[in-house]
Amino acid sequence: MLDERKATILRAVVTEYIETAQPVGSGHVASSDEVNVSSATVRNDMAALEAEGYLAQPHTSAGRIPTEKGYRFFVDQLGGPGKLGVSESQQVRTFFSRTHGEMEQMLSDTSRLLSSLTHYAAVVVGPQHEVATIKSVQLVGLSPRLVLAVLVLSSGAIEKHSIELAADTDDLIVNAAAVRLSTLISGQTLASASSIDSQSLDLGESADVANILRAALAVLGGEHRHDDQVFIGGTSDMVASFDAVRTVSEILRILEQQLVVVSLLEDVLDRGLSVAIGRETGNEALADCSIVVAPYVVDGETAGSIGVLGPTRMHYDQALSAVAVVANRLGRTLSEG
Amino acid sequence: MLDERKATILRAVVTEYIETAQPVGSGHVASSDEVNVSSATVRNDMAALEAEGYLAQPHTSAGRIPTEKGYRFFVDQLGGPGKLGVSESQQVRTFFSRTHGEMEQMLSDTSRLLSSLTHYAAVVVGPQHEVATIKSVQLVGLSPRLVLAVLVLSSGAIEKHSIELAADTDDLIVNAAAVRLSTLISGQTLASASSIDSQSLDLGESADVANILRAALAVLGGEHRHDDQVFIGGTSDMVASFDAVRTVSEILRILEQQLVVVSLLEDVLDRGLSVAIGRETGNEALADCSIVVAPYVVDGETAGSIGVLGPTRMHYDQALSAVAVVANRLGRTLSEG
DNA sequence: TGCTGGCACTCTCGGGCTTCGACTGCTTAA
DNA sequence: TTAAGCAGTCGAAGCCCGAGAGTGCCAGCA
Repeated sequence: MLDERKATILRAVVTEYIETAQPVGSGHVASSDEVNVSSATVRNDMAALEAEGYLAQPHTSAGRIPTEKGYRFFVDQLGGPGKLGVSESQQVRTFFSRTHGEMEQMLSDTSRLLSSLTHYAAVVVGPQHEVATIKSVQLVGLSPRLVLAVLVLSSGAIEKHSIELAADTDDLIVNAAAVRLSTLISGQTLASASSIDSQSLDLGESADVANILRAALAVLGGEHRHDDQVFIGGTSDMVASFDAVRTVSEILRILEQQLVVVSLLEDVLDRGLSVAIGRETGNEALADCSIVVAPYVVDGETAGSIGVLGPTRMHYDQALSAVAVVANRLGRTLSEG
Repeated sequence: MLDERKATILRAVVTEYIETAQPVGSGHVASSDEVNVSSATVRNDMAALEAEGYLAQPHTSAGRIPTEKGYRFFVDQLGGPGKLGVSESQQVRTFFSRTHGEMEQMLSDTSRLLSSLTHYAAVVVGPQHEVATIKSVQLVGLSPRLVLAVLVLSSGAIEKHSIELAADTDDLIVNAAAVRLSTLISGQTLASASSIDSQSLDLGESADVANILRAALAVLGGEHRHDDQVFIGGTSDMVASFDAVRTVSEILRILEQQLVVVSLLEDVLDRGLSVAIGRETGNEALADCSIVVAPYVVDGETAGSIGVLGPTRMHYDQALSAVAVVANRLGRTLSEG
């Protein structure tokens, strides 16, 4: 759709603008190494690119800046292979060779790694618990009417739910319920555990035990969607890419709402994209932002996603490769466990 | 040290500057209700206040702005009682009447509450685990060489530590170790549990069990300082108080380092302060910020602290009362559990 | 002695003006 | 189709100037 020279000019404009944040004029483009025509020719082509919606002019007699369509074409058609620099890939390697242990810590550190690689805000969404099976379940009485249910999942994640009882309950009863619950749901997934029909288990139980079991199963059925783990790092880096405090404040407001962030990422992935540019993010407050996302795969299953959030004038190639590499390594590291 | 009129003038300057962020001139002060002298007199006093270090002039023929010393005097000597508005205290009441359940969720919500009350960033540091006793301990084998130790504390908090074993270990061994560990440390505090001499328990154990126990105790002794829970909310609100993106970025960088934030708060409390102004925070990057802190008390013991971080031109009275009220209510709510 | 009014002075801020320079679009010629 | 030239446009930067806000100081008055 775009002849080769126009594409080259578009690429030159986009890369230059990403670098400098200044509108790019025809002279700059003409003096670039990749373009061997005069500035007048460039002007003609840039006018055409503007007419077709790839570029825009802040005002007459200023250079051009890319539109969302321009960035989109750049990302889809012009994006280089985008390899990580040596020091960056070294950083990734040493990170993943050293990391181990607690998952939360690892995911949190991963968000730091990703933001330090890209200098944008990094979002790491922890694995869904849906595929993990229940390794162990325990009920601990904290006070006569308060019981804490602690589940250990095969992924190493822990869920805890507090259960408030209607009547004071003895520890012995709680323990009996714990044993029964353990045989009921160990080895199952959270989803199948919570779908157990609590009516069917009254037989043979004392009323107290049955009450606890019902309460525990009910609480499992609750929104386990809700406790998605999200780790966000590098907001301070990202902020430096903007110049209006107002914008920054709005973006931070989005990032504070973890649910919104998660659905933002998933929304992008659901649309089959790995990059959402400006309004493509689906959020008006992020009109000046782009998102680069990738899912990561643990044991053959898509487990979660990671992404970076930066300005529309983002170093897309670097961000894309950083996200891809980190997603890959993260998935492999988590699979080993 | 400051006569009454000077104090009144200082108060007028500080309140006006907090409100408008503009240097305050003698005319403004003289026309205020609280001051009944002419602007010339005010000028003389303001010059004196400047000589004594309470005020500063951005440039000749501009009004005065408070120095840190000025804010300090204002906070120490001139601070009004600072009651919460009706809608704010209503908000606090309904929040604490509705809140219950998971501690993490509650603390996180508390940070949101506090930031929405003050429009500054709110920091909530979760209870130290030092006083809590161990309610239950469990070892779960995730893979042949990886065991997860899950502790439930009397506070309802959960600690997990992964333990990597040198050799493949059977679940039976793990369970035996779990039973042994449970009798060893249940009812103790984390501190006393981790100080158990692992040498003394070899007798009577199989070598495998002893190995696991040693590893588990070692891991408990690790930095349980490290997993302080910190919840930070309302950064987007706070950001709006500043006008340079550069400053914002530096402040965010501080807030991203949770350990720094915790020690910042504790440092202020250790110095016996409830407010740290500008450089008093001990952090150069926070030269334009102030911190208001209060500890909260659970079951008669100081458990943790909450605070807000805002610009030096902060509404100190509102912030102080909001922090005090929320700390109080939070302590009471946690004590009930 | 302390307060006040008056006065001269200083310095920032904003508007208006001009210049400069970086662009563009168009026209024309090869 | 490309290049070169040229006129035109518009923002940015510099400058001047007046307005306004605010100060410091002095002299007089209670």
